[in-house]
Amino acid sequence: MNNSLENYADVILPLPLEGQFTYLIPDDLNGKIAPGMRVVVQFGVKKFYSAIVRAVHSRKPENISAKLIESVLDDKPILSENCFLLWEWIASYYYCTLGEVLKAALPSGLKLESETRISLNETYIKNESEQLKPKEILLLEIIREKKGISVLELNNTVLKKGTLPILKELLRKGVIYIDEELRENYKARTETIVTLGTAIFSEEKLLRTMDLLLKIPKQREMLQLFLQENEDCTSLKDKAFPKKALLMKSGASLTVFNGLVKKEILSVFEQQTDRLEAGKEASRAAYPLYPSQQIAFNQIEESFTKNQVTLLHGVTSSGKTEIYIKLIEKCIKEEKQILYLLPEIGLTTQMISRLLEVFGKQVGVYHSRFSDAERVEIWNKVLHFHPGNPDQTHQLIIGTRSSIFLPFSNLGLIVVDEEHENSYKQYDPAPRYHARDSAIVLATMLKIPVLLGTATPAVETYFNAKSGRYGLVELNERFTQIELPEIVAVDLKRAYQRKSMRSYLTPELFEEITLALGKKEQVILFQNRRGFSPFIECKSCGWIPKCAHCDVSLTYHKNSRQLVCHYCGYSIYYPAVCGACHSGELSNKGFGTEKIAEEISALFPEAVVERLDLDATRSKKAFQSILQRFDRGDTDILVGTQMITKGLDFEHVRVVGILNADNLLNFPDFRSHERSYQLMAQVSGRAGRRDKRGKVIIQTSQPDHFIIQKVVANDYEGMYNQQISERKDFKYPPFYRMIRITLKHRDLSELDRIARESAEALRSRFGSRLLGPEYPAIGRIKLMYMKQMWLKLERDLSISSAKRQMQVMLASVKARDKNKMVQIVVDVDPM
DNA sequence: AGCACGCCGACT
DNA sequence: GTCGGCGTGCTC
Repeated sequence: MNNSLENYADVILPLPLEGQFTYLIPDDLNGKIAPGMRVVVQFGVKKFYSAIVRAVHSRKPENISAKLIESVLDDKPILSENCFLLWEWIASYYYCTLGEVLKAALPSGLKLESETRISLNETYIKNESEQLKPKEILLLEIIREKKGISVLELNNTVLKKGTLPILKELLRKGVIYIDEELRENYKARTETIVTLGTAIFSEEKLLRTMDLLLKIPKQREMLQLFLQENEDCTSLKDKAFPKKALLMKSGASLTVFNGLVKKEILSVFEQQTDRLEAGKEASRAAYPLYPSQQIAFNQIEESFTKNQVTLLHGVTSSGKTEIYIKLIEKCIKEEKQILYLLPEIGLTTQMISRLLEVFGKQVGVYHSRFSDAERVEIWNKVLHFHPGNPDQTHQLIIGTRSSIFLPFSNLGLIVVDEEHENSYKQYDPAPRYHARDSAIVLATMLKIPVLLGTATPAVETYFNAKSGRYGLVELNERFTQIELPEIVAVDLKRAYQRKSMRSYLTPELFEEITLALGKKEQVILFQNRRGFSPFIECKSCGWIPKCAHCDVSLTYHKNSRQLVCHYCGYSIYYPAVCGACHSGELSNKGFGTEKIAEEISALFPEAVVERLDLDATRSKKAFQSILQRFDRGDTDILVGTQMITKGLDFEHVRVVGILNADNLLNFPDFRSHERSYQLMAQVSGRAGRRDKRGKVIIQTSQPDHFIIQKVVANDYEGMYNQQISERKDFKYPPFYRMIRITLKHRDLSELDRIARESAEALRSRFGSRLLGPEYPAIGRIKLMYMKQMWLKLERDLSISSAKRQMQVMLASVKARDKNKMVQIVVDVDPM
């Protein structure tokens, strides 16, 4: 063994902690550890993590004694230096720790953590060539006995050290699998379900427990909520509720919940959700390009030689996908990898199936909804890809934003489809990164081209294209000569004054729907609100039920007879009488998709009406089947939220109705007009495919509004020119960079004080570049009051030094004794 | 982020 | 007295 002097390793831990930690490499691992490998380390008294080695060196850390590395999990790095460069860029640009980037970057199968739960794979088939070693069998027996045991527990019970490498072997052989609690904002494979503890399966014991909890009000409250959620379930034993929802609804902390579990009043188990399959043979060749497509293709190729980034601005139905396919085909021939980014995979299955048709097994789909095993498999395929490799599967990766972190070794092209979509920006857990912008940074590091494609570019992107920073290719022709739909704005106010409204439909829209139904053609109705009505109000005293944890009114969901908070999930039953004056009658105000679907059914009793929104598509299957029924023509009218805009192509849609454009336009945000345009233009793009010209009716009380006019005229340029001059006048992106600082606190007056304090500090350095602090439109969410500030920094200002100063100031505010309880969230380039 | 440590109020 | 609730500080 080569005995290297480099016996220290700096590692990145999957934690939101600043900096790296140095561990001592034990003699038997000397020379076997390199940057990019995973090692198991102990951190703190009892926690074990798999960390990523960033560097190996011989510098003894000062003032601290380094712990020993427990073991190595890889014999080759699973990350390249390029990956680290991207991680470091994201951490510094988006103001977060490397550990947070690590968590976003690695699929959970590669993140063995000590709280990770291990389960036996019941479907494992014994393989003669792969005999299990005695230690592996020993471990397996324990796992078989204690289902869902955690890595930490395993570590402490039996073999002490050396458990993790054995687990890793068992994992590789497929004998066990990892059951990680879901940390993503998306539905993952498993869900934690809460039931009553076995000790209180009788009514009498339950009552006694309630009495015991009298002194612990928060725990009692949570138990009551749990019981209330299960009212219609008669057997105590069968009462069950998802843990996440319980925590959200109660607004209480995990500590409260854990208290109940510890006392065995509640117990938890993991429930499997759904799975998906992929990887069929290719079934068709790429279609030849139409002349207009061929011209665009040539222009793109030309642009790639001169520009890092190229924007393909093509109207809906201009055949962008076939151009992508040709570009991808070329890259595949050159034996390079391709990354194809999509905003939301669940919502664009049609796009995936088109790429699967042409590229078959060369496609890998990478998405947080797919199983661990599959994601790890794609990770490894991407890692081990090299030219001449006989295994050509997964050369083309289709993925959502997190696929920018895959360890590409020979990437040749990145396509960002629907680049204007704001779901490319991650918001909830840090890193708050933008996948499009990060992909451009990655491409710059790798010196490869990026193609951005959309019918409605983001203003920032179009500005970059117009000013020559990006190449620009325009495709203005719909490829089968389908006419663009006729778009009409209809005055809602006038229709109301004339009392000519039929439910929520103006006479114009009503007539179009009647005509379409007569010809067995389909209708899409768009409304930006789900639920039945956005709020209810007492007719005599004006009382409006509000969420107990957030500063919003509760939305009425008729289906469940409940009033629901769309921010935290809190819900109550529809009150019988007014909660304030106890006499008034309650009336439903406003309308959401649920109410529209109901009223439309009444207006057109012969039509089949379906709803496509978050409530109707709780399960993945529901989403698919609603779309299938609409595609087959079983459904006549589809009522939906934004969901219906996402790249769905339907053949027979004759009419698209936007029921109320005002909700979109009146949003208090500098991007709201741009977003409204994009949304309405995208919804309109659903109308009229093939041989029929579609019709789009926009109902609004401001038919002369500039944005409405631009949508009607299908004038993206006009919208852009007006927006860009506004952005310039009011110092918004792309002329200025924005950083949003959100302060959160349980106590309102404390929040105000701290906000004042930090604004003062920041203003001393940034002057008028700092805006706020102000209360956001919704001043309180999940019991936390919020206040926001914005930094607007000139493009040419050194952003890194500005950010460093901001960081120092915020840290010193938080460091003050009285300010410990404030949460500070920094969002760079907020959406 | 977790988790130990330490402080405080309510009980056998 | 001490048990469990919750605020502070440290983790290579």
